[in-house]
Amino acid sequence: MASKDNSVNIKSGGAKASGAYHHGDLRAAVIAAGLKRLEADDGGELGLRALARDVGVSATALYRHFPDKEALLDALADEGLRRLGARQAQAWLKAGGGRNGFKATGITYVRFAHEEPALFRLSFTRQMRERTVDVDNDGGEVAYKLLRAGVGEALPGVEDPDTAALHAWALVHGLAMLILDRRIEWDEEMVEQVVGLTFGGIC
Amino acid sequence: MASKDNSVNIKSGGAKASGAYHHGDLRAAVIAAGLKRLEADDGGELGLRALARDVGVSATALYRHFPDKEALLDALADEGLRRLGARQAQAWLKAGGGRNGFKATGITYVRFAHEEPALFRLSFTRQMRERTVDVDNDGGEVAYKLLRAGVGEALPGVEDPDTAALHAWALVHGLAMLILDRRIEWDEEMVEQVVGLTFGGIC
DNA sequence: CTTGCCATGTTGTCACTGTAAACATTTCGA
DNA sequence: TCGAAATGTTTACAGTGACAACATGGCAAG
Repeated sequence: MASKDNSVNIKSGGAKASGAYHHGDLRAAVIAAGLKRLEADDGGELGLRALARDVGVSATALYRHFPDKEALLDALADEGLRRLGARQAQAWLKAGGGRNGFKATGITYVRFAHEEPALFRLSFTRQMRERTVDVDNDGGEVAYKLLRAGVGEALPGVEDPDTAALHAWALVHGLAMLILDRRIEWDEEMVEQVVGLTFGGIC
Repeated sequence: MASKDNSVNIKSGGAKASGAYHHGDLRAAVIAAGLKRLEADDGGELGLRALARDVGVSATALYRHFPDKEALLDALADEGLRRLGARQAQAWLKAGGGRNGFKATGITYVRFAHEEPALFRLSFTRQMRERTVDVDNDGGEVAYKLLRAGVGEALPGVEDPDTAALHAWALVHGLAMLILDRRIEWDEEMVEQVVGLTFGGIC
């Protein structure tokens, strides 16, 4: 059986072909529209009706593709994690792996949260309800594997790699969250310093 | 001028004196009821009507004491921060200050998040809008001062205390958040280990 | 004590939300 | 070709935060 493609396919313009009753790929279009709204991040809630209007479809049409609003948000969250993972992988490569790459990975994490606040928050603040997850394609799972592998390669001699990985993750995640909630202000240099303290050194 | 008492005063039973038109101290009662609901943490939203019913008052009565729902949530959030700060101070003292006290402070932070998930999340996830804050009484401000002082006393020889403080805060905050969102499971021993890595050692 | 002001609480209502049910249209396989 | 399945629409309903108009009772001035 063909595994259901869960990733977003931003294909056509989005609006359905002017008067057509059926849309073509509503699910993808809705997710794309949702992401756009999250990028705009007016701070307000993400309502079904507004989303449906963006896509040019009636509100209840969304229920043909998602059991409820939560499921829709889950899909958006998942896409968020996938993007985060992609950017991190990219940063890792660009820095040439190793300790530098690991640090870049961490900084990218925080920067992502700062640049896409609503998406980042949505992605993580979502109470992981049991969705039958295709483990190989789950954004969160991918990101963690990357992290764990990074620890292995960047800090080869560390005594407890799992603890170290958790430490690193918690650090960047906390930094990201504190910035999102405006407990502390975004400051690239500061982030580099704080992250470097753990990711660069041994710890 | 008398500074307005912003803290919660859980005095009487809560329900207004059986048939009395006026309540006595509705504001405090509402906050107390709100905290109770957050402790129960059914996961659902905190609605004005439910809250009003708990206190035995009509929904719109709340608007005599809070400009809008956000303000009410702000008050709850503030109380949450105050409680967190109190517990941390207590832990600090119990551990006799110093490096041990500092570590205890950090663990208490994470434990608090685990024990009062809804309250913790509410307290931090709230977009710090400009409320004219009585700085000396603001929960968050108090907590940060405590942290900053802790770094000073626990790690006297550290090169950049501000960065170290941020590091410590981000670490425990990230740990707390990841646990709340079920990215990682609560595990007292694990927390001690991870926190100890930074708070105990130098870093 | 009386009177009237004003803080506080209530009722009614509005726009908006997620979502369910019934109906319409299109696509696609037998 | 034809009917079933997939997809979209309309209508409706209960619940939400919020506002305006009205009711009540405590309290201070006369």
